[in-house]
Amino acid sequence: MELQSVLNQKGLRLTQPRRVVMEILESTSAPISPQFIYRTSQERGEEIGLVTVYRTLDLLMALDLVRRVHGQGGCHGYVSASPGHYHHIVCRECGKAVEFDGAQDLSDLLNRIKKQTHFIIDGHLLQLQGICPECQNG
Amino acid sequence: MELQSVLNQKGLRLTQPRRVVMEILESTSAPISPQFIYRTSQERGEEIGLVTVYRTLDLLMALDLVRRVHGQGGCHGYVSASPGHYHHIVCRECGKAVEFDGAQDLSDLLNRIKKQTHFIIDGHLLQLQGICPECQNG
DNA sequence: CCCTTATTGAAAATAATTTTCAATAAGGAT
DNA sequence: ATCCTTATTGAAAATTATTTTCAATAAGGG
Repeated sequence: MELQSVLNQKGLRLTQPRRVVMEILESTSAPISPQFIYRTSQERGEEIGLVTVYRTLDLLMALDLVRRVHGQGGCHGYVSASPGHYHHIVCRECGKAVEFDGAQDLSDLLNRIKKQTHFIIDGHLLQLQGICPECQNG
Repeated sequence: MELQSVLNQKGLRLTQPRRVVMEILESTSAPISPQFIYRTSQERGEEIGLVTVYRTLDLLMALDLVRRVHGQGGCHGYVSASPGHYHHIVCRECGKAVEFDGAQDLSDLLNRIKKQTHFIIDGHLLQLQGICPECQNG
């Protein structure tokens, strides 16, 4: 399993709570909160301590298996993510988040900003909002 | 004054606390927290209630005079913003945030994602991270 | 200068997140 | 399969962030 090997490579253990958090994230297409993960684990009869949810999210983020997503007004939620894919488009109706790849299209912009500001640019946060195909027929 | 007229147009009042919050935001080039604004107001001898700081930030955001910025790990801070400019590049050394305009450069990307995902895209969040010119000589 | 009403701020309620530490469980070694 | 080491968990408490409530205050038009 994906998670198993990533953890082992770092001398970390694949535990029940870590498995459950990852499963819940993967079975949910919208960004979700620690609270939501906690409640879902209860409903599934595999209750995890809320503290552990926080810790596990931190870990999964560090491993690049999960990413934080920012809402328009209220702040972040978490989604599982393919390594290397850094962007999401989020539906403002149902909340579903879909990954997309944006690196190439950004290079013109990045070069321009580099020239204009003389910053060294070493990271970016790009996120789109809109309405997904399903919610358009409603 | 800028703030004065924007407020009056909506039947809102220019109060001492609102002036102070705006001044603090404008005198700080990095994104700052409500707490920071609160403490700074104390230091300046123009103390504002923390609750009022929160309310004023909400208001200034609604008026598009202030914008929320997301850090890499820890979450948001607030910066004053020119109306219509929607992006910032943030220095990861000193925290300074500089505005830039990115709308045109994004249109290719947006069109591509539109075709790929069939989302209607009606908003985006773009933020760059890097090192500012000053911090490069250090 | 008065009056109306938007706005403030103190206190308390609520929610979010982090810290601490003893008990537990993963998984390599035997 | 069982033992042993040590990473990991979870309960409780501490800390921090944010929102709500409501009486007192102050902006600014009349």
